[in-house]
Amino acid sequence: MALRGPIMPTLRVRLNGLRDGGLSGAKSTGSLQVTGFAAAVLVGLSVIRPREPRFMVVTPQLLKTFPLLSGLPDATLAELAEQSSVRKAARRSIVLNAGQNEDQICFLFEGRLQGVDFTIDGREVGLYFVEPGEYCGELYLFDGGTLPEFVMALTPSVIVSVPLNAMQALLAKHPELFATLSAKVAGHVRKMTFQRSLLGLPNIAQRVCCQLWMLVPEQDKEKEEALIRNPPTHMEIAIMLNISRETVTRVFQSLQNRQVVKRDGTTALVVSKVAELRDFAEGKQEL
Amino acid sequence: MALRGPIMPTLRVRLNGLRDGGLSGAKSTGSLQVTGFAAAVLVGLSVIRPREPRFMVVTPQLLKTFPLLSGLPDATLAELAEQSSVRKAARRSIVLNAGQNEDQICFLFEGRLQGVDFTIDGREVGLYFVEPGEYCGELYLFDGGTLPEFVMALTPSVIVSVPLNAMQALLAKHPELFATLSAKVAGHVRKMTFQRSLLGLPNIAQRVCCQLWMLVPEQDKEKEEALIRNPPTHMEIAIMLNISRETVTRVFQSLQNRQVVKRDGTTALVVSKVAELRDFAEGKQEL
DNA sequence: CGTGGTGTGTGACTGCAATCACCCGTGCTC
DNA sequence: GAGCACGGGTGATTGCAGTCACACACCACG
Repeated sequence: MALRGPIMPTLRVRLNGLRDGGLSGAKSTGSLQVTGFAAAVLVGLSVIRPREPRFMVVTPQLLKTFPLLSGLPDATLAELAEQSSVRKAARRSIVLNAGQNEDQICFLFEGRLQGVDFTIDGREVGLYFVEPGEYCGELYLFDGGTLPEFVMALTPSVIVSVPLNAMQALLAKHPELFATLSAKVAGHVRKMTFQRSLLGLPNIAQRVCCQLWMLVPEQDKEKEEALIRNPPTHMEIAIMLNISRETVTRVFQSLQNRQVVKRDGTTALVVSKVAELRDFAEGKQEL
Repeated sequence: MALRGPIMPTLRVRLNGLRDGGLSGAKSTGSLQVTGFAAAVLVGLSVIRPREPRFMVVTPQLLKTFPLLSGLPDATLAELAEQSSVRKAARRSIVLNAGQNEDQICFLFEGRLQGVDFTIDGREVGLYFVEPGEYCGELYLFDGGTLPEFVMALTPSVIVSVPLNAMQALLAKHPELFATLSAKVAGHVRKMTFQRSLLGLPNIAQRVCCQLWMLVPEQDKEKEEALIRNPPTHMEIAIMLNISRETVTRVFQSLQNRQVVKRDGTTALVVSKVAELRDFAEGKQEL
């Protein structure tokens, strides 16, 4: 793609920050709060030095928490675990680089990642979110090409990196995994197609509601109330939807006034009226 | 995807037509003009009744014109050819339906196809173009799911349909094809990512130029002048870029005034100054 | 030949979201 | 505890592209 813009040599800080005047540098450390389920399984990790995440060891139990790997025999998992590593990614840190031959597949254990691209003129574009249990960086396995986008940690995240060659060896031994991987890519195509169709919506509020709706965990969609953990910031939603941060804020204000959503601390968002959010998303109700 | 809008029961006519007042119905027949290279190879087809395209027979030579299949042994091709069919698709006709289990993979021999989706409120969204030699509808092979989008013929097109089960049998016999197929899907993901990044461009003229640039045949990109055969209409470009048809027209006017492009009859567009178009696309020059 | 459909060209108007500029609160870090 | 970066909140302004309403050229076709 001759047209692809210059690859950002360093992490571009969200434009919001720039505009408001601060020349910010992403902090490279940061305490990581792991909650609930995640905390329970993390016990399976041998944390040698709590403040030095790189020293954490991958256990087979940890790998087993990922749907893609959960069906594998223990011996295989143990082998895979030996070659893998866990790392904590600070907020805003780049997890995978575009254009380079990244040598790993990243399984997200806790937190949230975002695939981002940049336009020719340097604007950030949001492509997709990665939720805990999912993985990214697998495109290489399909055509040996480079990742077309960056993957960035939106919140402090725990990531299990499996080297590509280990993954290829695994695939050779367990070709049945190919089916799952293929399905994942197919799913990705569907997701992107849907995301693209969102951008066609002329009603901006509806666009935001759709995106929000997609962030509601599957098992909560039928419930009255839902919890979105580690929600993206307004800016991060904005770049997904091709709108400005301020516009996202105004839509959220409107939703909060109607008590459809409310904030729960900094790390969670409560959707108090799930059904109403869905109606907004589907255009059955105007915001 | 609970959010996906109601699947259009009938072909939605481009909004442009609706807006301007005409309640148009797509003509179901229409003479098909096949030019140059295409005409030469078409001789390989046994056309039984010229005006009844369904009676055309697929020959192995025809299949061989598609890169995906060109490496296969003649016997295999002959077998595949027997199960396949050629059809002519009229302008605007739906080639593949979203949401259904389409039972075929479509190889485009001549013409141009477009993947389109619809927003919840019924607006058309353009996803990608299919050029001669390419194919579409292969997503089913990866996860057995349905196509997320419609595929529509933009110009009268010649399409070779290979049944999915024939394709699956072929893959079983020639697993090396999987690599090519995988690469194709990976390429599709890259293409969609790039297309998405286009939408992030704040400068609309640049967006149009980028799209135009992508329509320039690969082998012409270094030349001074290039020919785009069967170019999409302004409306079809508009839905790819999330802008209005009128805006596309205005950009084209501007390009024509600068003699960067000119129209060549109804079925071709000449890019007289390829380099200048590229500069506009890359933002090196303002339109 | 007229007719209808389609694609394109163009001016006038307008509305909506981007932009700008600023504020505040919070939580991290030193 | 001070300082500061960041995320979020908000009003005023503006400009740009969407929309609407036509006009026209072209082609297929009876």
